[in-house]
Amino acid sequence: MSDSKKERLNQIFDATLRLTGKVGISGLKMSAIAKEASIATGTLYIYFKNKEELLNALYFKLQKESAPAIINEISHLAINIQLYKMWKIALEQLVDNNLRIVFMEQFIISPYISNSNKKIDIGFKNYLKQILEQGKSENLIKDVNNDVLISLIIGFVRNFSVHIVNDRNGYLSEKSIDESFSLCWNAIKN
Amino acid sequence: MSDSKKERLNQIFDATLRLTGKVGISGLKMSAIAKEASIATGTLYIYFKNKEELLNALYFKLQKESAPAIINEISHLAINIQLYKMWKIALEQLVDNNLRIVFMEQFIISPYISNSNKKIDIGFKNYLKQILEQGKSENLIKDVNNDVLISLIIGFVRNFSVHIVNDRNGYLSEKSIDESFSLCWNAIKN
DNA sequence: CAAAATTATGAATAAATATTCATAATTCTA
DNA sequence: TAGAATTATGAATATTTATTCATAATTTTG
Repeated sequence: MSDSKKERLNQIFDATLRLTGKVGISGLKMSAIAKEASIATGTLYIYFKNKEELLNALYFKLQKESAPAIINEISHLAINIQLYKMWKIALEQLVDNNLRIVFMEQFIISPYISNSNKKIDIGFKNYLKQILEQGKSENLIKDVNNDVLISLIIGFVRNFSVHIVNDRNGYLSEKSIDESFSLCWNAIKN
Repeated sequence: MSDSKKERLNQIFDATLRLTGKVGISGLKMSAIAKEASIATGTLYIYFKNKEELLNALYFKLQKESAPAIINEISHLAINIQLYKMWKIALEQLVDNNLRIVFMEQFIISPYISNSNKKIDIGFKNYLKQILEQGKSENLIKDVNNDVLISLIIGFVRNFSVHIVNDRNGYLSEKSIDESFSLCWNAIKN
């Protein structure tokens, strides 16, 4: 794909994300997306067959990009350090990509989602489960049902990221990261 | 309001919630709501001026009903008991009313929401804050920023309820309630 | 540089969906 | 129980929004 085409696609995708943040998926109009992207409505149809394809392409791209990148490089570290690094990265990503999360959560139960996009991302959870198992075997982590531990970790980090975005204007301090992780670690450590 | 009218309204609201669970707010069509409620499309317009009013009325009702009812009766109990009771009730309500949560979350950033409905429910958070403050003053709760504690509690309970609904078919055992609360309490207690 | 190919435009058209309304059924009232 | 009032119906109409397409601008090719 040419660079100019990539750029144009990003322009469209960014506009769609911004709009979703304002009016949700139910408020997305092709004309509004075009306007937000500063192009003509017809131009959208050069890049996508229709609205459904546009939204699915965006969702597919976001899902691809949301895979945790660092995982391999940290697996030799102590469990609590691994978890801290993950916590930090997850929190930063969630804060930075708030609009992406909003879009994905709404898209999943919209009428636009295609079957091929329905297989929900389970990768991150699986990875967490793996770390938790290791931690349990080393007696570092409470012997509690993984589902409960995972709910605490993911629920907390997500909710905290929303709080940072909405009530702290997106500003995430090191102190906040450390304070929240410390609470999380205290909850699950043995 | 007559009983038959109330009943009809509930019929419409229930249908709307069920549909939202299937196709999201973006997929809500007046004709589909009517069909789901087993009435004619035109009948909807006897009860509501238009779609926007219908959705706002539903949101308003849900928000009113989501206020925690037990609050007054437990304020004399020990902090951890108060929190346990709240945890249990919140979890049960979230599991039972999963569709309501989905609707409310989507509605908040839809183009339908009216200004008067925009003042988001902050009641529950305020109540939690109050308990936490009391707990801190009694040295029972960690001296950590309230926002962080609240994120943990609310994020955890919400995420866990979603897990129960999606992966455990909505079955919430006493054991799950106790296990999850125990984790939560361990995280925040001093 | 000229012709061909690609990309862009936005008004015109098609399609989807909200809303109305003439008519019918049902429920009140006296 | 007859007539008035209310509630229900769904096809017809209005409105909104997606999509197309004739035309123009831009970029590529040779």
